[in-house]
Amino acid sequence: MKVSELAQLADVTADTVRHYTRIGLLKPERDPNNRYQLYKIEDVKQLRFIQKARLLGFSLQQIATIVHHEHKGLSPCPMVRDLMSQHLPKVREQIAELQQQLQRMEQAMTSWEKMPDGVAEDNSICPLIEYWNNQQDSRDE
Amino acid sequence: MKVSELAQLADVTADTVRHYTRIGLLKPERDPNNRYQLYKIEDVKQLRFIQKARLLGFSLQQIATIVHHEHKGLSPCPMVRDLMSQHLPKVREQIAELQQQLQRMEQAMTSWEKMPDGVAEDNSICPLIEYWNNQQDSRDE
DNA sequence: CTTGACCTGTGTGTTACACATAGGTTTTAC
DNA sequence: GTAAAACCTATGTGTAACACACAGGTCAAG
Repeated sequence: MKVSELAQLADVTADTVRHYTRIGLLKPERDPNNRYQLYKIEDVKQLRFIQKARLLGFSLQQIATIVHHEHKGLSPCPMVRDLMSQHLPKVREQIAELQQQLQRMEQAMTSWEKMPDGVAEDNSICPLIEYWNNQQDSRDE
Repeated sequence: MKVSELAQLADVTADTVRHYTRIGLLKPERDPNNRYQLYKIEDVKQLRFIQKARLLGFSLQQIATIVHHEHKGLSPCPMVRDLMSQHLPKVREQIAELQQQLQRMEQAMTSWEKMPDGVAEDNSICPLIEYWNNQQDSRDE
């Protein structure tokens, strides 16, 4: 089947299919007539697998490694557990960082309510940003 | 002053200074002898401003726009308020997405505790991922 | 057989830098 | 004074996961 047919079956865009093909996660044949990529039924499964793994936070490169292990007959499962437990704290950290930033933003918005707009008078660029001081962040770094 | 001197004064890497210079956020002179970038004292302030704005979630392009407005004598403040209020919900959404993903990951890890590793038997790639089903996500999409 | 709709592969853009490279400059040792 | 070492520079490229633009090929209708 062709790119967009596969894409439709797995509910992704054709660009996604092309991208995965480019990085080697899908290995279609080539139509000798027109050089189109030709995919098989198994590729639908592979594509769905990729989507599931992505939902679990695996990167495309990690997925490639997992698939590669499997193709060599090795069980990828231990690695999968490992990758996941390594990745979990990073996600927690990302959330924490974003929450800190959200706090900064909300605090700034609140304090700005009392401030007038001001043309940058002399040697300031934007007084809102310039005179906003973040007490939180000076602590933890 | 030279790249790394400016970098040190504003507590960023020299690469960051070069990056900002490349995209036009800093406009140093050129030393006619050796073509080195030469920065002024104001650039320290500009650089610190950028860092503050980044902490508040502004992208470099938005910062460039803000600075540009100011250089034309216009007050960037209304735009700053506007950009911020547009960006706030996006950050909240990012946090929500990450939290959903964290939930998926934790749930998967838990359910995997009872599952054995398994070589991909026949036509499966990694049973852990493959037989993990996400009930949550099928609902909200 | 030609028009138009649709499809294809490939190149490039996105973000905010980090890194590699080749080369220039300055300091130090002698 | 000079040569090696240490340091600095500008620029090109890489990162993640695609989206988009582009020029051209393919296919069905007429």
